Amino acid sequence: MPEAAIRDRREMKPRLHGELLSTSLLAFLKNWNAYGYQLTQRLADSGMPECDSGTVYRTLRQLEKSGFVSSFWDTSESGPARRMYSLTQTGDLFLSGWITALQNYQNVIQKAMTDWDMFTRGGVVRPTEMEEAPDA
Amino acid sequence: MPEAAIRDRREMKPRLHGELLSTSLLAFLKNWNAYGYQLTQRLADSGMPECDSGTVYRTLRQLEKSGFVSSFWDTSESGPARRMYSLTQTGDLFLSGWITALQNYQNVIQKAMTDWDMFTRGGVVRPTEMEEAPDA
DNA sequence: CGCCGATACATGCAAGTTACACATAGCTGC
DNA sequence: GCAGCTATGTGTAACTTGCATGTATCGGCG
Repeated sequence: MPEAAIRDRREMKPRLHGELLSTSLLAFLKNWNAYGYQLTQRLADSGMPECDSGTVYRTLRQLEKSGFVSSFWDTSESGPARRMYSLTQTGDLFLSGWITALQNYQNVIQKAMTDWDMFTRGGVVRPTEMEEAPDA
Repeated sequence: MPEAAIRDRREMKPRLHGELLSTSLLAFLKNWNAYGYQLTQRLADSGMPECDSGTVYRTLRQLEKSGFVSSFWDTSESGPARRMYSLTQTGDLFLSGWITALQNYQNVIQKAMTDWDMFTRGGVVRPTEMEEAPDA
């Protein structure tokens, strides 16, 4: 079953997707106007999970459709034309929302991993105690 | 164009997807054995971005296929049978990897938003200075 | 008993997303 | 001309997801 093997490999390795990728791009554009090729390399250099450049271009177009970034063709430099992107106000708002959500996300994860209880019951019960006494 | 409107709404609101969802589930299972219905509610109660229960069930089956969790039918309690999940060693490892990746992710995002440069050049340049002097 | 609602898991489908390969084009050096 | 880098984009098959719906178990209630 070569199919399963492929999926396993994908699951095995963190990759940069969807909203995580969108947020990255918006963050890079926060104080900086840039074009796709640049952003792709930036991502790669940041130690971020890998990401296909085609996906970056498509994501940028999407973000533009959603109104989070705007772009224009830059022909001022030599070489192929570049599509320069910049963050819009809407994009800035969206970015803030996601940063907050991610911070909350990390809190929950951390809490779940250290002291998972206490938001279902009132008291504090250690995981080890739980395993000794499943339902006392 | 009703199509675009739908996408816009989806993009507007953070939702819990893919690897973010997987990581959440694994984290909840770190010190705790649980079944799908339980995990779904836990997610909802945590202030996490919304998430469909069908997606949770499917994700859990996926995680099992990948070897990150294992499950068995629990018929000890009254009511419909429950599929009890627990974290495997492989899953624990994968979880650690993703936690690290997410921490790195946040660092990069934060850095990008405050002082984005200095990993392309050597010096420190403020974004404002950049806009004044594009390529001095 | 029949019926309802809550619990618990699962799937069908249409819409959307992604990795990989490939296509296009401008410019530089030779 | 042509090889190689820069820069953007697309075709396609595989995959994921939200929503609606389906199945089944159990407890309560008249």
